[in-house]
Parts: sequence; structure tokens; C-alpha cells
Amino acid sequence: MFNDHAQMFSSDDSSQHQEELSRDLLEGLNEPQAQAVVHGDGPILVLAGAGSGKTRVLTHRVAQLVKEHGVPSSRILAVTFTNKAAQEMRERLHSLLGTDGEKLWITTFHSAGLRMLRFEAARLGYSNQFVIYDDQDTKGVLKQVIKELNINDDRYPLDTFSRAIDRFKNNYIFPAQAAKDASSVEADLQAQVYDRYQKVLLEANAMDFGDLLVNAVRILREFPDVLEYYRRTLHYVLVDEFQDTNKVQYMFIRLLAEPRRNLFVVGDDDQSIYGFRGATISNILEFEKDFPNTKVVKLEQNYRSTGTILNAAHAVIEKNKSRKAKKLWTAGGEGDQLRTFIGYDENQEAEFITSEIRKLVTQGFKYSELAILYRTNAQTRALEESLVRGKIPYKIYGGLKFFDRKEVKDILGYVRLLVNPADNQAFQRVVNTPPRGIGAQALQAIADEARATSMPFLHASVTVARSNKSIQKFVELMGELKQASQTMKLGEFLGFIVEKTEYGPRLAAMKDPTAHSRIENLQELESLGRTMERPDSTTEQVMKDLLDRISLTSSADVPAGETGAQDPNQKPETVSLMTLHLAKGLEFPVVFFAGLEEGLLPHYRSLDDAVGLEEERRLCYVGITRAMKLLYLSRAHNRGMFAAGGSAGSSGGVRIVSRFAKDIDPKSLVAVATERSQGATFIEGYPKFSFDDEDEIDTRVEDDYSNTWRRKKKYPSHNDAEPSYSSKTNVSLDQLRSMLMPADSMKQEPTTPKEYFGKPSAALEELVEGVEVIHPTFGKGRVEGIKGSGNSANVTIKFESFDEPKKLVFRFAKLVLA
DNA sequence: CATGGTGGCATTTTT
DNA sequence: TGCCACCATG
Repeated sequence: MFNDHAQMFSSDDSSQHQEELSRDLLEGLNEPQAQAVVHGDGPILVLAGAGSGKTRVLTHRVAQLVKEHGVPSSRILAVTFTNKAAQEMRERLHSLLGTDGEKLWITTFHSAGLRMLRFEAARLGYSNQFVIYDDQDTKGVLKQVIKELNINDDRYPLDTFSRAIDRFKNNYIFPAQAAKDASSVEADLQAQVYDRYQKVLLEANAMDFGDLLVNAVRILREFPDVLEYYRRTLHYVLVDEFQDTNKVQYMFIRLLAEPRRNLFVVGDDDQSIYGFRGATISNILEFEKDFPNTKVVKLEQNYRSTGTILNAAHAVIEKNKSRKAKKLWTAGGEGDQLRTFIGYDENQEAEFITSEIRKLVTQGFKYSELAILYRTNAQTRALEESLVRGKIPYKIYGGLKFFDRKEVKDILGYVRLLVNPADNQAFQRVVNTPPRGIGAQALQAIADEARATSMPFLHASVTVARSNKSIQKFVELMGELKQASQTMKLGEFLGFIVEKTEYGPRLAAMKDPTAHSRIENLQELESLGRTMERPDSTTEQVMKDLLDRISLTSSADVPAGETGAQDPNQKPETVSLMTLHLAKGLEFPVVFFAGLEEGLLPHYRSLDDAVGLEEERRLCYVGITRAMKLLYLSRAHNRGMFAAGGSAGSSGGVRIVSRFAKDIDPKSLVAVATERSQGATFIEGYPKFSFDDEDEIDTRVEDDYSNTWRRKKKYPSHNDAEPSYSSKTNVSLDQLRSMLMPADSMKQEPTTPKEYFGKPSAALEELVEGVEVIHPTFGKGRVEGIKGSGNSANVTIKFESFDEPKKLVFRFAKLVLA
């Protein structure tokens, strides 16, 4: 199996998954599902309510095309939003079609764009080897542009520009058009920045996320031969989560599908939650206009949730004006009431959830069947602290990705610069990382030279190096790295970068308690590099593959941290934590829906905007409909200082129940453990908390939640927590590998150097002259000498595969006796 | 001229 | 909590 966290989640309709191996593709499908599956040629819109078996319909439809209609799998394109969804569809189709499905193109919009551009980017003036700039790179470029154009960044903060550029790209607007449309000083500035920004990116041979789509569409529109080629190749186009497509994405699929009109889209207007990213609900509401004679199928039977949960969901969503009327129903029972809780603050809310989880587990639920959903990432803090204290294993999806960690980005910065010397953002990241005496002045000199000669920073620095010792050393370093990259395998090479740049050694010498885990992350990266090596590819090629995969890995694809299981094949079950956005498409037997408060859901930033409020309402609907059996709704009476809406939304930090919760029939709610709060039900009024009486606090120490009553209580930090429950450290190698490897190479065995990992590291005393040792990256060698002691001890070793002896920092080197 | 420490400040949602 | 700007130091 590709990756075990695919198992952790059941997706849209896995409850039916087992049946999927049945021979008859229509078996077990209800009437509308079957209609959608057997639909012949021509456009079709499937309005699939939550939990109505949409993924199933999509996969069976593809299988039907291949098996019954004899469509070659290479003629079919299926587009999803996340890699995870694509991967899952691939797996399901594999079980339905076996090797017949091998040539299906199942991908995300962004990967599709990237793949096309890897062949065609040269037509737009980029090299086909262009790099992808992430958010941070983008911000770096914008910062530079804003400075260049002398824009007052107090008045016009950087974020307004990145948002504007995003908006332009989502709507396929180029700088010239933006300038023409500009009707205010600000819009005019935005157009100017956009224009300059694109030029900087082109010079750096870089594209941002938006460019992957914009430029792909541009190629299709401006180069008829390319368009012809893809139209000839792809006869059937299927799109998942159609309600979340924006204008460029729609243009993309429309261009491809136009002549044959074999366009199959699945979506749910009630689950459109990416408006901020340019998704336009009109794509789904007006699909029938764009494609006359569209067949419309509604899937309204829900196979996921209890009647009570569905009723609550319906009560919330039916208040929205712009939606297609439909109502989910279930053949199953009513199920339990929804359980509610009001906490004094977010900590008590978290404690409540933790203690309920403990109870549920004793009742036989598995951790993996439980999820905690919330509106903002900031809410994870209290939840995480509480779970750590309760020793409950969990994973946070979203948040900081492994590849976003500073140390990982720093090392990858070197890789990027080697792959694409024009990558000025990478240059600026690594040129003085770790510090090597190149400061603002030196950088300015390089920038001036680069500008004067129209050369990338790296090339300009070669010139400047003549008069600057530090820069000279950096240039030499890059030269050495370049050379090494031509002879070493990727894993070895990554380790070489860590050593040669002194990044690792310096980390090892730091007192910072986080240094250790950062070193581990770098070792993880090294190991990952090792598993990506392919006998038939050069290291240069593998480096490019690595960078592409990293760029396209979304936070929905991998958890932010790991529970640190020793054996990756035997991972402990974990509770899943994620935002409502990331939860779309997933389902869990038990859902804790936290923070149902005005200001949080709806978020205070959307309060004054009817369109925004409708989207918040859909978000609430998505949250409720994730639950299969049990749904907990919770809120807090007070929330910490920086929680959204603390001052801007409702007054004085006292929080009231979300208007959405008020739409739920009170009879379907039951309060749990409300002995602390009085005088309020979940959906009305302000609770009175009995803690104002000082004495009472102390008499309640035995209580499950009591330790959250004193707000000043100091909670253990992550470092104090037991490592096996800390989520902030290593992502397991297995996990990283599975998300980075292309599907077809998944079978490859990981090449773990057993002779290294099997043994404990050598002690410093054992390393006397002449002793043979093994280094994880450099291999076998002989000790030539030791210098210093303790953390700063240096070992000189002559490795078999190197002419020159190497000086390594003992503590970091992790040597093993041969 | 580079570096590291300190204090102030902001925090929706993400391919 | 985490990032950035500023300041004192080498």
C-alpha cells in the first residue's frame, strides 16, 4: 500500500469501499449513482451532497469508460485538488482496473500545469528547468520590488500586494490589463508591482503557484499546436470538487474538453469554501449555461451520517440564498443527540475534548476514528497542550510542513541554487547561512553588480569575490558543491552539503535545545534523498524531481508532525486535528467541532460581507457533515488575547455562540459535563461560571478539568512532553518517502544502510589513530587524529572514496566502528 | 561591517 | 508563539 495514512482516513464513502472489488461496476450503486456512471458522451454535472458516494461515482465512471467503452486509459484525465485525493483515486482505480488503468492521468491542477510547462515553458521565455517559488520566495521578491518602486509599506503592506497578484492570476489577468483596469491609486500601484514582480520572476527563471496555471492556460491559448496535441490525447476529462475551481482552472479544463465536450464534473455547491482563493461558485451554478444539454444528476442519499447529524447540517445550510435546493437523506437511523459543551476558556474546552476522547477510547473507539476540527490554525495550541498532557496520540494536518522548517529549507536552498543558478531567492537565503561574514553591504555590492551586468546574483558574486574574501570563500564552496553533485548520489550529497557548509557542525555546537531535533530533521532529509536515488537518473535530475515534489506537496497530504513511532509499519493510532478546510472530503466516526463562536465561525473578517458569511456557513456545514456517528459541538466563554475576534469581533473577550449553531434544533442537543456553567444552554445566552468563588477552585482539584481553572498555570512545553507524543519533531521517513515518490516507483525497497543504523555510535575514546569507522554518508574510513574535546571535538578521517582526509565534528558525525 | 541578543507586534481559511 | 526591526558589541 502506498502509504498508511491513507488508511487513517476513510474518505468520502469508504464505508462502501469493500464492495468495490465486485465484478459488476454497477452493483451496489443507487439509481442516480448508476446514471452518472453509465452516462455516455457529453457534459454531465453531478451534484453530490456530502457523503453521497461521489468518489465512488467518479472512480466507477472511469472504470466504466475503460472496461465497457474500451477507452484507452491514456485518453482520460482526472483532476483533483490534493495529491492525497489523487493518490486515493489512483488506488481505487487500481483495484477496479488492475494494470488496465496504468496510463490514466490522475493529477491535481497544479501538477498538470507543471507537467505541461516542463515541456513547453521555453515558448514563454522561461527555461524548461524553471523553479517554483513558494510563498516565502514570493514575499521575498515582493519586498524587493516594493523597495525598488519606493512604495510606502506602512500605507500599503506587502500582504495586500501578494493578495492582489493572487487575485489577478486566479482570474487570468495580466499586468497590462491590471494597469488598464486600475481606477485607484492603490490598484495602480498593484498593477505596477505585479508587472515588476513578473519580470523579476522571469529573470530568476521562476514561477509561483499561480503561474503554474496561468502559464499552462497561456500555452494552450497561444500555441494551437500544443492545444491540438492535448486535445488529440485527452478525450475524457473529469473534475472532482468542481465547486472549488477558480477561473483559470475552469479555463484550463474547458480548453481541453471543448471540442469533444466529454466533461464530467462532480461537486457540491454547499461545500464551496475556497472563495478566498478565487473559487467561484458560479462555475457550478452556471455550468449548464456554458455547456448546453448538460445532464444533471443529484446524489442526495447520504451513506455517512446519522439522521440527527444530517438534520443539523440541513438546518444550517438551508439559510443560504445562493444554492441549489437539495436535501440529504439517509436510510439509516436517527442516532445519538449532538453533544455540547461550553468551556470557561479555550483550555477548558480542550480539556473537555481530551477527557471525552479518553472515555470514547475505553468504550472501544480507536484514536484514528476521532477528529478535532476547527476554523483557525491558532486553535491548535490549547488543543495540543491538552492532548500532550493527556498522553493522547495525535497528528496535526496543516500548519508547519516538514519542508517548511528552516533547516530543511536552508539546505534545500543550496540544492535549488545548484539546479538553477538564476534562483536569486535561493542565493539570498544561503549566501550567509550559516553566517560567513557576508552582510548587507556585501549583498548590496552583489546586487549592484548583478543589475549592472544583467546577471544572476550567483554569477555577479564571482566578480565581487575578487575584492571580498568572504564572498570568495562562498563562491569556492558553491564550486565544490557543484563538483560533488556530479559524482555523489543524492543522499550522500545532501549529507555533504550539511557538512561542507558547516551547517550541521554549527547546529551541533549550539546550546539551543531545538538544535538536536533540527539535526535529526537534516538526517531525515538525507535519508529521504537516499530513497529517491534511481540508478538510471543523474543526481541533478533527482534533485529536480525532489524540488518539484516538494513544491506540490500540500498540507493536506501529510501531517505537520509525527508521533514518533519507532516502527514506521506499526504506527500508533492517532487522533486527527485539522482545519475545516482540510477536512473537506474526509469522514470520521466521531467529530469534535471546536470553537463554535461568533468571531471564529463565522470568522470576524467575514462578518460585514454577505458573500463571506455564506461561505462561513458552508464551512460550518462541511464540519458537521464530516461526522458519521457522534458529533460534539463545543465553544468557550473566553478566548486568549490573539484568538481571532478577541477585540475586533465581539466585545471584551467574552464570546457568544455561533449564529450557525443557533439554527440547529435545540431538541437534538444534549449538554455534556456542564456542571461548571449554569444558566445557559449551548445555543443561547451567557453561562455563569461558578469559579468566581475563590474557595470553590480549590475544592475541585479532583475534577478532570480543574487544572485549567487557574489561568496562570504553566503547561509543560513540547520539550518536556514524552517524545512519543510530541508532534513537533520528525516526520517519519516512511511518510516522506511515500509522499515524494512517484506512484510507479513505490515498490522500491528503501535502501537503509543496515551496517550503519544497526550499531550504536562510536564513543570519542574509541576513535584513536588507525581505527576503521563508517560514516553514514562518506562511507568507510580510517581515523587520522582527534582534536579538542566534548561538543567541539574534531575527528580527521581519511575516507576510502575521498582523496583528501575530512575533518568532522565528532558529535555530529555519528560514526560507527567498522 | 557583521553578528547576536532583545523587545515589540501581529495572527483566516491554502493549491 | 514566532517573526522582524533595532541596537549594542566585537
